[in-house]
Amino acid sequence: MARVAAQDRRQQLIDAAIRVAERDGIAATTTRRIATEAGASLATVHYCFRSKQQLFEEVLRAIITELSEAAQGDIRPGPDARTLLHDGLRALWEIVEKEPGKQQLTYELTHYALRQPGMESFARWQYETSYAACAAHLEGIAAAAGIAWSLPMPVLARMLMTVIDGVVLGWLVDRDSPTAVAALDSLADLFATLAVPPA
Amino acid sequence: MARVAAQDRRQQLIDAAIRVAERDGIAATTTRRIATEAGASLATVHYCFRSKQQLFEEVLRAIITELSEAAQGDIRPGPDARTLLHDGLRALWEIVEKEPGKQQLTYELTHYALRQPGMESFARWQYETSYAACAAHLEGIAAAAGIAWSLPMPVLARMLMTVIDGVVLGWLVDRDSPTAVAALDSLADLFATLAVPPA
DNA sequence: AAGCGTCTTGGACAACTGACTCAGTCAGGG
DNA sequence: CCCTGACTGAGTCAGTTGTCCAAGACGCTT
Repeated sequence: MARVAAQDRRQQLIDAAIRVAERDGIAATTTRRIATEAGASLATVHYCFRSKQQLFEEVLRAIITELSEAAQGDIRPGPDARTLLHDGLRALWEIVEKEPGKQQLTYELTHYALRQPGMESFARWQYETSYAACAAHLEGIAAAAGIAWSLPMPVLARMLMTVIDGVVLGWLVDRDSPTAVAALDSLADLFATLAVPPA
Repeated sequence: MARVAAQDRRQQLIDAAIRVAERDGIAATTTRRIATEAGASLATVHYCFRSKQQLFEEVLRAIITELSEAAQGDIRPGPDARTLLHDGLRALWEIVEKEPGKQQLTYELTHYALRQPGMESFARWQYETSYAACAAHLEGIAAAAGIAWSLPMPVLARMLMTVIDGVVLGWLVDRDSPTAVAALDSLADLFATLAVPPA
């Protein structure tokens, strides 16, 4: 094992943990597997992190940060809110279909965090971050299309997140892309009816 | 321990397993805890079930069956599709808020089944059952309100399930009932616009 | 009442995996 | 050349699972 700064080794272990969790699920993400995946010894894991809990917290942080960055789709000026909504969701959908393991992992992490005493805040943070991203996206659309939304932003953001979560979850189970995309498109259509002329 | 027919004892163990899983999560649902919860000995578990896997399969079957039965809300004749949709979702929401543990468990079970080799079919079955229940409900509404739906039923059913899943999942994380209900109501409103006069 | 299946149990076993510890080794910068 | 930080082998200890057993308890039939 090459000698590496502890900070770098930590990052390697976090990356390895994410790979294992994506592939095998969080339940199967043990310190041993993480160590093997990273090509390090088990003891190294405990040298770099005080506990598995701490490692997992870093993993969660990394994934949530990565996700919220990936969701920062640029909004190209478009004809109307409906088109912008469709484009945004389609772009998101491409990412989802490309990395099903990562999506599955985010849900698993949510439930894991909800169950783990002292980690509930991570689940909440995950969703707050997501809602914020949805809100930003919707405000970007309003600005680009010159419209206003006919519902309060917190409710709107939750509705959008709801739609995304629901469609992704359903698709993860049966992988029925045509129906999932059809549902997504129709929901986007419905959503677009909430766009109104600015006050 | 009172003497009980093996068949009844099996049911008791399944019920106990569900209680433990609701309370502590599936990951923490061990054979020993199940036995304790049921007030039976560990040996009884293995007397009644060939393996933990078999017990879990029965648990899944029981929960999915129970859920689909709970979803069979009766549709009272109402003025319009919008009202019927709202009533149905509100009724569902009452159940959700009353038994958050059960909801959390269903999601965990989905992901558990998706990860467990040879149990993916349970996850698919779970969602097929749910979609069927959604479709039945929507058709009931159409009949009761004398309307038709402007989208194919498979897509519609998935959209409804999407909305339910998404709202419940979001609520499980932050328990923000007002916003969740607001989102649910608005989504029901949107959904209602898909009701059209019959052909 | 005796007999005989059907349940029930405590206790044990081996095999495994989990997180975590620690004394000690090694490499490279000063 | 030595010291600090990186690394590790070899453990500890606890938990879970599947399996088995010998023994006992219960209730139904004859």
